[in-house]
Formats: sequence, C-alpha cells, structure tokens
Amino acid sequence: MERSGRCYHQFCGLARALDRVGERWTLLMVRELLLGPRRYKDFMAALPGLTSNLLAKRLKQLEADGILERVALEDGSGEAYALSELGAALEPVVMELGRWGSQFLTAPGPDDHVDPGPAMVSMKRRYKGGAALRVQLEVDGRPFVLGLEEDYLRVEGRRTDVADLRLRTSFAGLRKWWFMGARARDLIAAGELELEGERRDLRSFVRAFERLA
Amino acid sequence: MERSGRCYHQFCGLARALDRVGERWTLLMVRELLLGPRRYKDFMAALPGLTSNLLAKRLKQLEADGILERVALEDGSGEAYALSELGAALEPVVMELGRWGSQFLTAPGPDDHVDPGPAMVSMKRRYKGGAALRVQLEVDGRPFVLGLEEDYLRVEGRRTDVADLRLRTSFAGLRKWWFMGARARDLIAAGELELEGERRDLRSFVRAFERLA
DNA sequence: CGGCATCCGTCATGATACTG
DNA sequence: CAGTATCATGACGGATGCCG
Repeated sequence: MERSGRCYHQFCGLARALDRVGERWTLLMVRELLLGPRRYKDFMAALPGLTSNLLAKRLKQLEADGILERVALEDGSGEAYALSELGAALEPVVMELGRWGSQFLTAPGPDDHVDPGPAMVSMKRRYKGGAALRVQLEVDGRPFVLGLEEDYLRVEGRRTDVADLRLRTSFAGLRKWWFMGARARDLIAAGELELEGERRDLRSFVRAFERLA
Repeated sequence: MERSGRCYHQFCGLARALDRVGERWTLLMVRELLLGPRRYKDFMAALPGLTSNLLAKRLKQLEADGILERVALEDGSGEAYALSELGAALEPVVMELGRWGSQFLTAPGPDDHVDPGPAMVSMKRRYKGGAALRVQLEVDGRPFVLGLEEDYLRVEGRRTDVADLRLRTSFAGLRKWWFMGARARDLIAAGELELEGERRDLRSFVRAFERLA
C-alpha cells in the first residue's frame, strides 16, 4: 500500500501502526468511534481544537486505509463514519494508552474540555463482566446505551427505548461516582442522579462496577 | 504539571497519554528502551530520519516527564537513558500497537530500514513462557541477551559472557525463522545460523517459540 | 567521536472564511 | 450540516557548528 504522508520506513509493527494512526487527533477519533457510528459534527463537538479541514483530511485517510467506513445511519438521517473490522481491532491500543494515561487524570484542568465519552470508554475498559443488564445513561443530556454482558460492556453513544434502567446525571455527578468512588444512593439523595426503573437493577448495575479490571 | 508542547486539553486518559507520548518518534524511542539502557548514538542508529536536534528535545521532555532517566552504564563507558517505572509501564502500549501494526508487516519495503530490535520486541510480546534458558543471540553483529523465564521473556540489547546457548545469524536468517516459519535446523544446514552450545538447549529454545501468544 | 545546539527550509497543523 | 479554500504558524527534517 502506498501511504500518503510521511512514514517511518521501518520494518516494525509499531512503526507500521504509527504510520497509520500515529498522527495528531487520529486515535482520539478512533476513541470516539468506539461509541458507535459518528457523524462529522460529532467529531467536531467531541474534539475541540480539531479544525474542519484537518478532520476532513483524517477521515479521508482513515477511510483510504480501511480503518473506517461510511455507513448510513439507522434512522435515515444521513451518513456517518464507523470503524471497520481493522479499525475495531484498535480497541486494545486505545485501552492500553487510556489505562496508562489515566494516572494523570486527577482533576480536570482549567482549560480542559470535559466530555462523558472518554469516561464511557474507561467504563468499557474496566468492566469485569458478570452482569446482564441494559442501561440508558444520560449525562448532561448526552445519551449512552450500556449493554452489560457476561464478559463485555457494549457502549453506544445513542438513545434507546429499550432499557432495564434509566439514569440521568451531570458530568460532575458521573465523576463523583466513577472517578471518585461516591455511592450512587448518596448521589440520588443529593438529587445529582435521577433514577427510572427498579432499585434491584440499580443494585446490579452498581455492583457490576465494584470490582474493576 | 505544566506540559510544554501543545496538548489536547481533554479530561481523558487517552488524551493525557498522547500529550506525553503522542508526538512523532516518541513511542519508537520507548520501543528502543524496552531493550535496556540506550545511548544517544543508539537512538540515532536505530531511528533513521530522526534528527539530532529533535532527539535531544525528545530526550529532555521525556526525562522532564519522568518517563526516562539518565543512568550510568555498567561498564563505565559514560551515560545512557533508561526507562523509569512510569516509562516501563508503557510496554503494553507498545505491544498492542505493535500487535496491530504487525498485520502490515509482509516484506520489508524498498525504503525500509531493517533492524533486529523490533523483531526482538515482537519475540518478547509473543513469548508464552514455560522455558528457562539464557541465550546470546547475535544478528548481523548486534548482540541480544534473551532470558527465557517461566512467564516472561527478558530481552536486552547487549553482550554477555554467561549464556547456555549462543546463536549467530543475519537479519535475513532471523526473518526466515521468526517471520516466515523456517526451521532452525534447515538454517543451520544452509549455513545461515551458527550454533554454539548444546543441541538440547537449541531444541528448548525453538520449542519455546512454537506456540505463540 | 558522542552529545548536543543553531539555523533554515518545508510541511503539518491551527485559524478563519467560504460554499453547496 | 458537511465539508473546501486560504493563510499563518509552529513542528519537523537536513545541514552544520560547538565542545569535551
């Protein structure tokens, strides 16, 4: 394959990988796509600082490299981008980098853009399995579908009508629970977490994230 | 911490990681350091295209970030750079990227720089354990010490006097065995692999790399 | 010669505006 | 909304110089 940009020209798997996904913004775009098909504006919203021209260029290159593909949205509202099989195989890469970088996640810096997407990815990474539950989680109005399966957490950044449990919170609330270990019941009592569904399902949900990878 | 260069400014582990090791050449430098302490000239030799000024800059930044540290060489021949604990924790990142990128490693391209270092890293990654052997491997004159342990392969890019087995080959020979599945005995018969030590140890060595991760 | 620093040209990226 | 076009800037590649 003829690579477009500059390459490392080394007979090395790492170099070959970086030739394809080593440029600025690329892996963050892949991270976004781990939450399901994403549209142009979704990238623009999730990746502040990424400019339109560069996004278009990256999308084109990633499509040419077979890492993502254009797909029609289920609801018929135009096109979007989704990971191909090759691109989906980047999940362990994103996860390991995220795991390593998480040690620098103390508090959001003053200039930091906060977004629930990365937190969802970290939940996906740390989920140890053992539950079976479908949860609709809404963070600051952004919907996510969490599919807790036997040994895998499926996360999709979309809205659904079918869910055992519906949770609504803010990023601050999510952060208190996920990053800082606050108890869900305390957040509910403080009005920072709204619950719709059975307490039994909430307990299953909370328990599934008590012992983490 | 005040990061020097430009950052993504996202509250996200992946972004935090890429802020530190996402720039050009950085992860390739980490890969080199997985083979033990490395000196300035070692980087220059292993990373063609990386210029002296940029190498100095990267080394300084990585040291400031606590990813590597200056160490005195055992043989007293000056200073070198080694991974700190924080930097060593990048091994899974390098491995997952290498694993993903390995699918693009068919044959070395015409412009490709070939180097046994990355192949050693890939051996480290794919080693499944179960052996106990100390091997001195020399590829095109470059020495490596392979420490096959119960569940870990230690690889160091240096020479040693203590080894159960000594192997000498060329990169072409290494590639035939490691990447293309040629049998060691055939390489020996063809004069592409020189052996010093007991055949029993060679069998252990070969067998340890027959079932791979 | 190893270990850098400096200068300069080029290209990748960032900022902004514009278009279908 | 989904890009394209244009321009400015800074990162990077290449050459060279300095110093022990």
